[in-house]
Amino acid sequence: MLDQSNRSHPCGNCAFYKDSIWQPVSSSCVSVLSRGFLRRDLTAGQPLYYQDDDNRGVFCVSKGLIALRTQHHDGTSTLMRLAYPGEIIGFRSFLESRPHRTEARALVGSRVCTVAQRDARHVVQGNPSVLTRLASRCIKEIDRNHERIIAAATTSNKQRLSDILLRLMETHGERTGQFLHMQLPLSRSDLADLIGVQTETVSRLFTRIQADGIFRVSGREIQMLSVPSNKQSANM
Amino acid sequence: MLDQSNRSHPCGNCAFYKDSIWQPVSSSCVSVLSRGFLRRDLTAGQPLYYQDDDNRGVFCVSKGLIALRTQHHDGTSTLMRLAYPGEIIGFRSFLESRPHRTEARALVGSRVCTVAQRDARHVVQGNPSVLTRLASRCIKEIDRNHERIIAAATTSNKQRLSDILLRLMETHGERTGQFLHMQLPLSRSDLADLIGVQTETVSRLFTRIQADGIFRVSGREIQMLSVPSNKQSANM
DNA sequence: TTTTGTAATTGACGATCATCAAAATCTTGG
DNA sequence: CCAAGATTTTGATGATCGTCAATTACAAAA
Repeated sequence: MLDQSNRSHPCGNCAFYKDSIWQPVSSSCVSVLSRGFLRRDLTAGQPLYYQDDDNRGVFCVSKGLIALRTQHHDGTSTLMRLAYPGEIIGFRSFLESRPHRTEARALVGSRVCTVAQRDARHVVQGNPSVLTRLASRCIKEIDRNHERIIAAATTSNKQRLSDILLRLMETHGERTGQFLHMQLPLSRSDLADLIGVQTETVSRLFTRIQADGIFRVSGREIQMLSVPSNKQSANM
Repeated sequence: MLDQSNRSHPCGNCAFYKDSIWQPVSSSCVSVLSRGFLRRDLTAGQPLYYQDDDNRGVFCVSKGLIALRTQHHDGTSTLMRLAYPGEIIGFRSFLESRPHRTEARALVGSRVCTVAQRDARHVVQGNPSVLTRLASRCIKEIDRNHERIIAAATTSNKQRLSDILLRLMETHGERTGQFLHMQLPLSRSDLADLIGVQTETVSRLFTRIQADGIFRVSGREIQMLSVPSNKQSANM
């Protein structure tokens, strides 16, 4: 079997060993997976694949943060998804054998794992359970999108921006006394694309969020009053 | 094999015969499918299943229009999806073996087809290709959601409402001279849930849409100037 | 360090939307 | 038919957002 221990796996926190889409597979396929296994480290800003690219691999985010973005005909673009460690990306392209519909780009130093496309297909052929787990990941993606649609329809832009900051703090924040702080991995423009407003509006939302006293914003440096095990979000 | 001819199939336009998730299956499974096959006719307003229900079947919309709605804790709800003929619903519940997360309700007289859950599972077990096609439907759902997210971020509420009317006219409109007309199958409240605004705003949007001269709105009676093979949408 | 280009903020103003209230319209049961 | 309830529309007002323009802050290169 593939290495199941956390420490010794070359990939770290990754769907190739934990909550894996590949495990368990028939033993005859383990060598195929091992042979096709690829690891890639990305620096902040580096692309993993571009829109309309044809490398139909399933990637798993091992570390860092990957942004999935679609460009529109009019030159604008929408940030469709932030992929956190443990999540897989590129499965649409793999399952449908079509070019990527989004561009994937690391927002911070990141690591992704993948299996060569030919080997991945071979394993899926012989292991229907892998397909079941891939479908399960699709459902997760549907759930994420549903939450986003509901949030867009029911909560204010200010609240949604706060929620994004909160989520990022959970994964990227560093504690200093009673504060959490981080370098915001997203530009104002990225945030605007994410919640569906203009960049100027994001600036003004930051001003208003700051006025509530929980966040302190200065450029990309964000501080948050850390009140563990307590709801941060209130009436916004 | 299952009946592949359009006319004689009990289900009409339906994923059980055309672009089917079940076809082709091994011949041994055909009798299972035939045995478990169910058809159900719904009157306007009639529910197919409720949120948190546990009937984990995959339904295919054969005729009509089904609304999928999730209720929130605060009593509000969001219309997550309009399911048109040929589309399948309930696959999330089926694939994940979990209760439905949305309520399904017919908006007009409708027909749905399904296969008894036990029989469906049996067929999926023995036919990985069915699972592949189910995954493909998941991807379609993801694509629909992505389009909705993009539309919410890039186009105006007025434009989105117009697009919804246009789509409904395509499937429910009846031609009279150079006009298409229909009974709008959605309430103002439904439309508001769909585009993420208040019902009063929908009323005012109708006023503004009407002013553009393409639509005529009177309660639920909608008329549209039919200009075939021409883009209706302009700068909104 | 200075320069230079990009990112972010601020200001002003018009457009759009939410909210609350009231009126009008439609629907349904008697 | 009428009456009662639900749906839809309209009005008024404050909040929020988009847009255009100008300014400030930041970062990379000379």
